[in-house]
Formats: sequence, C-alpha cells, structure tokens
Amino acid sequence: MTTQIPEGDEADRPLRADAARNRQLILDTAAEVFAEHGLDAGYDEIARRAGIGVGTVYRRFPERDELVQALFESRIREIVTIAEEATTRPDPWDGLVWFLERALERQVADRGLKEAMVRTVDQDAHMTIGREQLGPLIEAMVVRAQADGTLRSDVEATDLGVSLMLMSSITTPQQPELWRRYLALFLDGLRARPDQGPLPLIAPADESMHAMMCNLHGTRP
Amino acid sequence: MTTQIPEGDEADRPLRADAARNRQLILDTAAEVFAEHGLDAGYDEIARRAGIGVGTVYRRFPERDELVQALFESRIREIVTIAEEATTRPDPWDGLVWFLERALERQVADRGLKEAMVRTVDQDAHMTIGREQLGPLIEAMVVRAQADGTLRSDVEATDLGVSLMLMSSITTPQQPELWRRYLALFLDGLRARPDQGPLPLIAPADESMHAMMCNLHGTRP
DNA sequence: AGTGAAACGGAAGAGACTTTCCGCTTTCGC
DNA sequence: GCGAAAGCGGAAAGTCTCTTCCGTTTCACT
Repeated sequence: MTTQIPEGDEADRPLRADAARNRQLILDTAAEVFAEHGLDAGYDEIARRAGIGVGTVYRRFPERDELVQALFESRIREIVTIAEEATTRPDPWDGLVWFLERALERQVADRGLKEAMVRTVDQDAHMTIGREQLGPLIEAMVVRAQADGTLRSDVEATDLGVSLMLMSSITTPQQPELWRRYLALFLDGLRARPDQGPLPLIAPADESMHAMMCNLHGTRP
Repeated sequence: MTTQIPEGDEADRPLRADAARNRQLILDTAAEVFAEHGLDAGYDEIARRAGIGVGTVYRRFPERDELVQALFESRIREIVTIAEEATTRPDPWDGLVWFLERALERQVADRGLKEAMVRTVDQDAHMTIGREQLGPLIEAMVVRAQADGTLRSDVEATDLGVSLMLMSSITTPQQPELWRRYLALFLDGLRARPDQGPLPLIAPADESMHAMMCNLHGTRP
C-alpha cells in the first residue's frame, strides 16, 4: 500500500500541555528506574515514582518498546559515536581499548542500557542502529589493530561483542569498577604474541550471539 | 542416580514404599528439569514430568533447598575431587587448565549445577562443601602455578572463580563448546609474561563475589 | 481381610504483576 | 467563560505462579 495521504490524525496532533509534561516526566523517571532495575521494571514502579497513575504511563507508551526506544536510541548512538572516534585514533590498539572502556563505563552504570545493547543484537528488534552501525565499526577496529600487528589475527569482531557482554556483568556495590581488572586480563589474551597457537572453535555468528545473550540475561525472545 | 533413604533427623521412621519410590522419581525428574531450566524451575513442571501431583513434591521437599542439596551435593563433591587431582598433577599450569576445563564441561551441561556452584559462594547457604573445600584447593593451584612461574603473580584464587562463572555462561545451541574459545583467550591473559604491568584493582573478596553472582544470574538473595 | 496412618492428586486459595476501564478533571479553541 | 475532547487516576479485572488443603487411595501391620 503506497498511499500518499499522511497518517494525519494521529501523527500531527500535538499533545496537550499536561500530557506533554507527563510524557517527559515518564521518560525521566523511567530512565532512572530502568537504570536500576533493567528494562523489565514494572510500569507501576515508574508511575509511583513519578507521582502519577499507572494508566497515564500505559496511555503514553502502550508498547514497552516505544518507551525503551525513546530512552535508549540516543544513548546507543552515543556509543556508536565513541566507536567512530575509536577507529580514527592514531594507535589502533589504544583505539580499541579506549572504545571498550568507554562503552563499558556506560553499560555498567546503567542496567537498562546494558539490556538495550543486548537487544541490539536481537534479530527482530527495532533497535537497528546498533546492529547496523556498531558491527561494522567494531569490525574496522579489529582489522586495523590486526594490520598493526597488535591484535591477534584469529580474533573477530563478535569476540569483542562477547567480551563487552561478559565484562558488563562484572560490577559489585563494593567494587563498581571491578570489570577493569578482568578487561585487563582479557586484553592481555587478545594481544598478538609470537608464541601463541590458534584459538579453538570459530567466533560466534550473529545468531549464536543472540542465543548467548538470551541465557546470559533472563531475556527470552 | 542412587540416593539412599537417609532422612532420620526428626524421626527414624522410614518412608512408606510408595513415598520412597516417589522421592526417587522426584529426584530423577528434578535433576532433568533443573539441568534444563535452572534451580528456580517450578515444582509443577517437575510434578507434571514425573506424572505425579504437585502436592507430592511439596510434601517431600517443603524447602527447595533440601531438594537442591540432595541433588547437587554429590555433583559438587565431584568437582572438589577434580580440583584435588588438579593440585597433584605434575605440571601446575596444566593442572589449573585441566581443572577449569573439567569444571566447565560439567557446569555448561547442567544449568542447575551452574547455579548450585554460584550458591556455593553464597554466605548463608548450606552448600558449604564448595566454599570450604573448593576455595583452598583453587588457592593451592594458584600458588603452585605462580611458584612455577607460569601464572602471573598478581592473580588470585577469586579471579579463577570469576572466570569460571563468566565462561559457564558462554554456550549456545549452535556452539555448545563456545566457552573453550574464550577460556583460551582468558588463559592467555593469565599467563605470566616478562612485559606485563600490574592488574588494576584488587581481586574481589568473597562478599564481592556473592554480589556479582547475584546480578550475573537472576538470583536475588 | 480389616484398620488406621501415611501419602496421593489436583482443585482451590493466595500473591504479585500487568493491563484495562470508566467516572472525574484539565486543557484549549471559540 | 463554555463545552467538547483529551487526559488523568487508581480501582478492578485479568494473568501467572507458587503453595496449601482435603477427600480419596495406598500401604503396613495385625
């Protein structure tokens, strides 16, 4: 169907002042709640903290995905920007490490972002920015660092995706930055060395990644 | 699986024949269900598969912990035995790798075992075998491999615990053994090398480990 | 076989969440 | 200022699980 007629009715009509105010309030509160409890936090918790009724939240965001997208699209785009900058840094290895650290700092601080990043890998999510833009950029980092001879040659882009997911789980209230310790260890393993043998098995394909995310978190789809 | 009919605590009264038969049926079925769905699988799923009523399961194991303990004590003890053997292998580094591989093979195949191992770290769980026996054995492996000069000197026993937990999540239906790839990378990072600087941050203490397990899995306590 | 206690099954109850619905309130164009 | 329509709150209905309870069945002992 290729109708020229715009969706008119629904799309153009601006929100009433109170509705617009509440929409923003919901976004702000949801950001906070999702950061703490993840993307599956109950709407009632958001409503309670925002001091409004649950119905209001459901009316504005009938599909949870709309809320998630509204909140995290820009955050993920921010990570894409970091990745872009990483690929242009003078030293390829430093660029790669710099990217991982920046990305992890953000994911570790916000459980919602971490889960949104996972959905990025998800086949049919409409969080395509990540999948379509981040993938190639990481690939570029890998190629560059391998050409430079600092990254071991049998590492692939998905390996970095896996490590991001793993590291982002390593935080505790006592040691919020604990992930840095294991990132350091892991990076030492990624470094090209004269004596090292080939890695066992092939790097995971996208569908493997997806399955892995699912049992790493509780996310089912 | 051949578990006896110990009971005993309150009264020495032995179970009636049908009850004893069902107890064993529950254990066998629960082993299967837990392996698939983890320790939080519903009692009704166990009952359904065993072809008995839910009430029967609740009567025999009013506390889920009793069922978990009955099922996994011997499995964890098996891992302790592996650790013991690892500390006596001629080459310390090989011993350490051998232990990690054997332990992971078991944990990856059984989601219930993986979660039971996590509870091993848990402060007030009555799954003390792991905490009290496994810890010192891993410590011994670390000391031995460091004395040998193969394991980097700033690695600690808890670091291995963390790596076990991380790796045990890396499986997919497509590549069930994918963990081996990342274990290889991680091990390369653990190896002592002349050029390496010190690791950032200190290794996690037991309470940190516990907190980490909790948000790695969905387990709350 | 007969009897009482133990055990069984599964329906009903309890709880925690999620989602909808509807009477009342607020906004906005006139 | 007024009225129609959009929006609001939160109680109620719907879902999903986990757990208990009780009438019926099975077992062990005489």
